[in-house]
Amino acid sequence: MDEKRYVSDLSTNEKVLIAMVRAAEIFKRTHSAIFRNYGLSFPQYNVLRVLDASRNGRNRISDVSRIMLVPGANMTGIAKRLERDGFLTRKSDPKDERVTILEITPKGKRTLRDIEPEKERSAELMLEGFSEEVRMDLLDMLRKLIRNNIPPAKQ
Amino acid sequence: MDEKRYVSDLSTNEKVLIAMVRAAEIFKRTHSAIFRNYGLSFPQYNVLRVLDASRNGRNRISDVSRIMLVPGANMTGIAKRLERDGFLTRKSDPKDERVTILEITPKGKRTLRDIEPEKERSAELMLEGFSEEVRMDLLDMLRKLIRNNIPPAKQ
DNA sequence: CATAGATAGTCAATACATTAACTAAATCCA
DNA sequence: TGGATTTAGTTAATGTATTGACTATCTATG
Repeated sequence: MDEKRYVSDLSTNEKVLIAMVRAAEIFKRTHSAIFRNYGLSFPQYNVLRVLDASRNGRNRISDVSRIMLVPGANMTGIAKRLERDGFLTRKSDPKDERVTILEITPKGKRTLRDIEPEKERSAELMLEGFSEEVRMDLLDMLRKLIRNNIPPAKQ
Repeated sequence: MDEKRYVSDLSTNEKVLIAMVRAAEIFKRTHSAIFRNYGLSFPQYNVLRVLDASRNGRNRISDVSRIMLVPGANMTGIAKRLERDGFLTRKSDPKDERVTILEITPKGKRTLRDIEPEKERSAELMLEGFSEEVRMDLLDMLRKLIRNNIPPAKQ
């Protein structure tokens, strides 16, 4: 024990929260590695997912950032890079000139389809050894925790 | 239902993992807001915590990044900003000229002490409504998930 | 109708994350 | 011993996160 140069001394609360951050980071890293093979980053992939699940594959930039809990200022750059790489188009809404509408392209949709199976396999692997019941328990706990802490709307 | 412009269609696995990322991000945001009042970012705070828990308040830059699971290239900038702001010192190890030793300063220690109670209160609030037993369950699940997915050592 | 205030988006500044390339020092070993 | 390899750390390039300031447009209200 004399050799020990780093001693952890954390409350249970802190242990739980740090473990959560670790687990989330591992997930993000693993999936980022998958997305990278298709030319997408983690947030870029999520923007496409939101658009793909939106009516006509279209949505306002502000709604996308609201859904993703990402500050609006962030979305400008993310959307521009996605447009540059042909995954979506940006045009302003004629009905409200302030609004920018993002629309996923066929290339964007195709890329999502290509990624899907590998992503599912990876998610399954991460939760290997957890029964369906335990997964639901975990989901319930996390959702309760999220409800407990509704994020302050930043915009 | 006709109004719905965004429809979620996720597997249980994905729901669990996305909820985990959400929860982790909420935690990071909340604590970042606390640290910011003391002039520290989230990773900066964690570097100081590691040093404070290290023998003589000192450690190699590479060991800190290993403990924090942060790529070494990142630590250079984080450590420089912490040095610039007086929270730690950097000097090279005379025994091995390749090595940079970080040491927390009195200001750094004092700042950690000042942050502590507010941080604990906030962590307690996040987990409000979870019994001690449930907290331990959650911790066990997260740790199992982390063990399941040992991150590939990047350096 | 005119203007105050709200809303959508962008830009700039700073910090962090990640990969790759690079330097310098230490170590291995034929 | 001297060159190949490994190790520690930095630098550079690109993308992301966040705050604050700013522009343009829309909306509400007197």
